[in-house]
Amino acid sequence: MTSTTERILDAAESRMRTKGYHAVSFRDLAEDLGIKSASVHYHFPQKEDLGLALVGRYSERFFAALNGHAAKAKSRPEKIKAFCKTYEEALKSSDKNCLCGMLGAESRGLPDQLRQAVAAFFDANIKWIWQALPPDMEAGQRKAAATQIVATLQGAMMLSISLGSPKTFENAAKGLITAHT
Amino acid sequence: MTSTTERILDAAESRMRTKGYHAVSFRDLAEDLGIKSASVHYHFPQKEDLGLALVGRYSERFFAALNGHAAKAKSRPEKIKAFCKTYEEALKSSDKNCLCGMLGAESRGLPDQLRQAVAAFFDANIKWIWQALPPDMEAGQRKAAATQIVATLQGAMMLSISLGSPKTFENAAKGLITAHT
DNA sequence: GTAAATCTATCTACTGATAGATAGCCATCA
DNA sequence: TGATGGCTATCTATCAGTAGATAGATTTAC
Repeated sequence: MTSTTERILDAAESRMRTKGYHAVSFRDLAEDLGIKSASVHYHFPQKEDLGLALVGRYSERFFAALNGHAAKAKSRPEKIKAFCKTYEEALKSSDKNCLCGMLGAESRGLPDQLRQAVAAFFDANIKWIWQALPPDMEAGQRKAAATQIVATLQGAMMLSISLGSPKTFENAAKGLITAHT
Repeated sequence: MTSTTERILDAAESRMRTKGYHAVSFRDLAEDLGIKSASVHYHFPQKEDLGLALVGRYSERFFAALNGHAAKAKSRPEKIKAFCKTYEEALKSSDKNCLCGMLGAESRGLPDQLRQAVAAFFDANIKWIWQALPPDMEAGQRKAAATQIVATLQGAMMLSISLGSPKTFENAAKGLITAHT
């Protein structure tokens, strides 16, 4: 049995990954659960509280999945493949954009703490893939390569959703794997 | 002297590229111009009309700038460079995300015609860069490479805005140029 | 004087948020 | 045992503010 808090987060994640932060209301979520909007406020007093909980949960889940995939990956290309696979699963299991990709686009219109939490997700992404790149790489190039990988996957998710085509993600991502082989 | 219609589009573009479609209201735009919201409705009866005009104008301007940059570009790397430069200018001249990158993320929450207009922008982007790639490239690989370039630049803009760092865009984009040299 | 543009005033619907009542549960204590 | 009191979670009702949109009067420009 899942708690109401959890069910609110599920509904909010689904809606926000589809339409964005501002297009989701407490009443929407309440209706999804068959409760009243005041009850949603009981669990998350402010909308920002909900957003922060959402990003926290999403981030945890993402890195848990990522480290799961990477556990068996010994070689560098396999780690990059694990990274791409985590993104692909996030997209395909739900047919929705990355939560942080969505909130990152809306970034400037978000409450401060939420914006920072989203930025932290991206920093952690870049750091993870940076660590998987060859340590003997020139420093600037290594940082750039890590940034490029994250940018490509985020852009691929957005494009894929906008064009309504899962193939778009695959096309955009496949070059990342062959490039680092 | 710029027309009111033009000034409304300017204000709307600035706001939508910053906060997204749903976070911009007719009253916001009216205040920016020192007029009343009913007057904005005179020029754009429905919000979707405004969105469509915005994407149309943005798209025209983007491809005009792109073809301008590409005019002198004879070699393939130079065309790719021109493509990246157009994106970079869109970001840096305004410190804002790509209008279609923003709307593409919110895609599922947009009126039908607007969503299609945004998708058309991306299709045209992919087609443009596809034409700049070597014709003797394997078909699937060529399409994939074109998609990857657009995805990377779109992701780079979003990341750059979210992290508040112009360097992020440069890092993500520089690999595209060296890869196709 | 006509046409384009802007205004005032207003509508209904929805927003995030709050106050205060109510119901169920569970531990403590007489 | 069973009544008491507190805690959690939900409810009803409501608030002020804002959303997109419209009708109709008024102003401005040619």
